[in-house]
Parts: sequence; structure tokens; C-alpha cells
Amino acid sequence: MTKKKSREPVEAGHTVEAAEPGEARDVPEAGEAGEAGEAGGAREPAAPAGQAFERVLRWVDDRILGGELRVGDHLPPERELAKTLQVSRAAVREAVRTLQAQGVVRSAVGAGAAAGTTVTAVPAHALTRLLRLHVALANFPLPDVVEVRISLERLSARLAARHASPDDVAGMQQLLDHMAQPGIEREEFNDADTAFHVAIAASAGNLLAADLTAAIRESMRLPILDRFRRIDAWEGVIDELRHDHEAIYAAITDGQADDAARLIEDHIRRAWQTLGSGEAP
Amino acid sequence: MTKKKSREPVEAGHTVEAAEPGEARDVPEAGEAGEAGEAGGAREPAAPAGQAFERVLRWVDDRILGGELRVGDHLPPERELAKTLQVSRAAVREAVRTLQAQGVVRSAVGAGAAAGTTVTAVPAHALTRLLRLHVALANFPLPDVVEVRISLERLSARLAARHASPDDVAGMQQLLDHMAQPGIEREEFNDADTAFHVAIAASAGNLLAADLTAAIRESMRLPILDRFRRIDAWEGVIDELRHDHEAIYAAITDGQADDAARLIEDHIRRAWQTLGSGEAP
DNA sequence: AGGCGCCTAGTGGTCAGACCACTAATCCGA
DNA sequence: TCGGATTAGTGGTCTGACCACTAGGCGCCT
Repeated sequence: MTKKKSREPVEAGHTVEAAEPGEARDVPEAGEAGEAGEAGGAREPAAPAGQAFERVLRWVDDRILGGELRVGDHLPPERELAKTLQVSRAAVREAVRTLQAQGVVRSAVGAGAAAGTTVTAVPAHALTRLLRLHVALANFPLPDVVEVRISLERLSARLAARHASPDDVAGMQQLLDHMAQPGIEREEFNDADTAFHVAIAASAGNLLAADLTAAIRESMRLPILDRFRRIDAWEGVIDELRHDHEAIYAAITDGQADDAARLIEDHIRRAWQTLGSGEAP
Repeated sequence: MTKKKSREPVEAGHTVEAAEPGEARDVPEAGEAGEAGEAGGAREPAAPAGQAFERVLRWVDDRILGGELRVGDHLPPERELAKTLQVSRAAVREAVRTLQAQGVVRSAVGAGAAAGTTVTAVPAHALTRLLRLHVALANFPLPDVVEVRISLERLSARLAARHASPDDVAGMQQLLDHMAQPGIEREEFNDADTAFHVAIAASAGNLLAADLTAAIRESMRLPILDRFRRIDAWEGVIDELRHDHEAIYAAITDGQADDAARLIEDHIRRAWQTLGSGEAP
């Protein structure tokens, strides 16, 4: 039953040691010799080992949820982790890919402190990927997404009206200027539009709301662009959007939280209606 | 290394064939040292370069975003996909793990239609994992999470007041009864509490809001339980929570959307304050 | 003829070992 | 003393093999 193991009082070292400080890990031939991995044994599954890569995942999860692994810490080298958990390196790599897909770790080749697999915390990319795929799979219908987006951006606008720093405001102003350029292309306008909304969310000081807003807006990028292209009265639509943005910006800089929330909701709802019907006012 | 053969007539597949007719099968050949870092231009990504598993990821992404791969469709068998994309099977598996971590595919061994890797759409688990890890990493501070949760649940409560079906309502009632049991344990109460909030979100008919609510609530499970355990005046707290729930339930069944939204916000805010300070009213 | 069970094929799951590319630290000769 | 070559350690990839599982077919036995 070597599967029960773990639970070593790790600690020590900056990189979460995988084996006892005294080395001597070696293969725990303790009974049950033979059989690599549990494979054949239909005996008592004392440890819900399940898939090999899940054991690695569990190992990392436990240490993250337990606070032993923090942002910036290193995971043990893949080869060492494989030996410790008695799985193949391939299994370790699959687990690492899973963690990578969730924005929890980052891998780098080479030598030195910068190399190896380190714990990070960049969920924005992961969230974006996840939402984009599921929106594309029609699992999250666009109207649902829009409603959630409104809720989040109401929150962001409200907080931004209270907490936006001068730098934040300057960034928004710059994006407004960008969108004000005459004859701006639809795609470029859309990107600046997205950046404007994300800037508001970022200035709100709520990391989760900001990341979710960015992910949601990005997940709608292709559908929105499709609708943009189908619009005939482009100039009329864009003017309306600009006007909305100006009003939102004014409310935020004036610290009018309720107004900002109301305006951004109206803005999103109206824009969505315009795009949805493909007509200009 | 012996790069011979590579003829293999790819038999027709009913499951999104991998080889496109007339595709430019240009082998990247690895070489080209120096181009690392995505040279500025590169508008036409003729050479995916990047990592091997990313090529697989891209292949699947393109087909999902393009609508060729829909929920229920099968990916080609790993061995076939590897041969088609000229990568190793290990690389394919790493990409599959990434997709699996995002709730986009599901793998099953065996033979027949149920086996193989199929496209699914179960993002709830993936979202939960992602949020839980990032909350544990203190990347998403709990106060931020609570604010977002309030926004989402306001939306859910509002929609639930309009759309909740009799079955939904019955489910909520059942959870209320469960929580009303005298002497209920804290953990059990917490689970029922979570289920109650998730039931509201589910009855709202907004899939994204429901999944996000469930994920957020679950990501806070351990921190909330910790606070629960530190509470002395447990009976007083639990009574207050029960009272809140009853009021929310009443507003939803009465179709009072605004009331439901206000009540659930007050409820969450008050509960969080109570838990945060560790004191009973 | 009808079961019933063994066998086969196809799939993901895992493993072992090897080599490559990259990077930081170190060594060694000029 | 200095600078290039070497080394060591890391992730990235590949190859080829075997295992476990499942559906479906085949053949043997009743």
C-alpha cells in the first residue's frame, strides 16, 4: 500500500520539496513489489488514485489549497515529481498542462531561478479561453452572456466612479479619443471599445470583476464583429456609441456611481439591441 | 527519426476528418532559429511554430470556433490526430488535457460510439476548479469575490422571480426545509445553503449566471466553513440566515423581482459581515 | 437453433527511455 | 583578467510499447 504515502512535512526550501530532506527517496519497494503504478490490483482502493495524472493534480491542489504553494513558488522538476509520486513523467506533464490551462502555473525551460514550473496567477487568459469556447459551442447563449455582462459592468462602473485614479481616467480618455477618430474601421473601433470597458473594470479595483469582464467581452468579440459588419448605417451607430461612452466617462469622473451604473447598462442594452436587429437608429 | 513512409491513406471519417483536401502540408522543420518572440508582422500564421501541443489545440479551437465541431461530435482518435498533425501522441494528449480542463471535451476508453474523445460543454466543474485555485492563491480577494457574487445573485434572483417553474420552487422549498432541521450541523447547513443559492441561479434560466454562481459559491466553501466554525452564537446566526432565505423565497414565488434582488443582496452582505467579524447579532 | 462465452479490434491511459533546445553557472585556456 | 567553451539542469518532444476497457462478432456448446 505505498499509495497512502504523502503527508510528508514538506516545508523547507523555496520550492516545496517533494522528498524527505534526507533524500533516500528511491523506489518504495515496501511490499507490493512489481507492478508499476497500481494497474492490475483490484484490491482495496484505499487511495482513490484514479488516473495517474490526477494524482499529480491532487498533489498540487492540496498544496495550493493548503497554502504551502504560493505565487512565485517552484514546483519540483518534472522528473523529480514523477519519481516522488511514482508516475511517469508524461503523467506529470499532463497535470501541468491542466494547471497551465487554468492559469495556475507557468513553465519555462533553461536553468536558474527563472526556469522550471512556477506558480502564477494569471486567470484572465484562462477565463477568456474557457468562455470563448463555450460561447462558440452555444453552451452559453449570447443573451445570457449579455445579461451577466451588464451585471458585472454595472458593478465595475459603480466602483470605478468611486475609485478610478487619474491614471485610469487618462487611459479611458485616450481610448475615447481613439474611438473618436473619423473614419475608424469597425474592427479597430471594436477593439478600442472593448479596451474602454475593460479599462473601467480594471479601474474598479475588483480583480475578479475585471478579469471576468475582459473574458466576457473577448468571448463576444467574433459575434459582435459579425454584427458590426452587417450594419449599414455604421456612422449613425458609432455616433450613438461614442455619445454613450462620453456620458459614462463623465459620470465616472464625476463620481456619480449610480448614474454610471445606469448609463452603462443602458449603453450595453441599447448597443446589443441595435446589433441584434442589424438596424441603425 | 527515420522519416520515411508517412503515406498512410487517411480513411474517411464520419467524425471530423483530420486531413483536408488540398491542405498545404508544410512541415515547419523546427529550424529557423531566432524567430522566437512572434516577429511583429506575421499576419499570416502560415507557420504555427509554437509548441507541438499548441498546434493540436489550435486545430481543435479552429474547428470549434468555426462551428465544425459541435457538442457531441467526436475528435479523431489520438493516434490518428497525431499522425495528421505530425506530432507525437503525447502532444495530442497534452492538448486534450487542456481542453478537458476547460470542460470542452470528455474522454472515454473502450469501443463503440460512447468511447473516444467527444466534445462536451460542462464548464461548471472547470470554472469551479479555476476559481477555487485562484481564490486560494489570494489572487481573487474574498471581498472582491463577494461583490461579484452579489451582482450575479441579484441578477439570478431577479430572473428567478420571473421565470422560476413550480419544480424549481419545490426544490427551493425542500432545501429550506432541510436547513430548518433543528440541530443541523454547520457543514450540512452550508451545503444546503449553497444548494439553495445555486437552485435560484439555476431557475433563473441563465446558464452563465448559474454556472458562475455555483463556481463562486463553491470556491468560497472552505473559507466560509472556516468562519462558520469560529462562530460562537451559531443558533442566532443560523436563525437569521433562515429568516433571510424565507424572505427571498417569498419574493421569488410572489414574482417580486426587485424585492428578491434587494433581499438577496442584503442577505449576502449581512451574512458576510457576520462571518467576517465572527460575531453573532 | 439458440445461447453463451471467448476473442478481437479500437480506444484512451500509462509507462520507459531517449534526445533536443534552451539557459545560467562554471571552468579553463590565452 | 577576461572571454569563450563546457556543463548541468530544465522543460519540450518523440518513439514504441503495453495495459484496461468496451462493443461487437465469432465459434463452440447445449
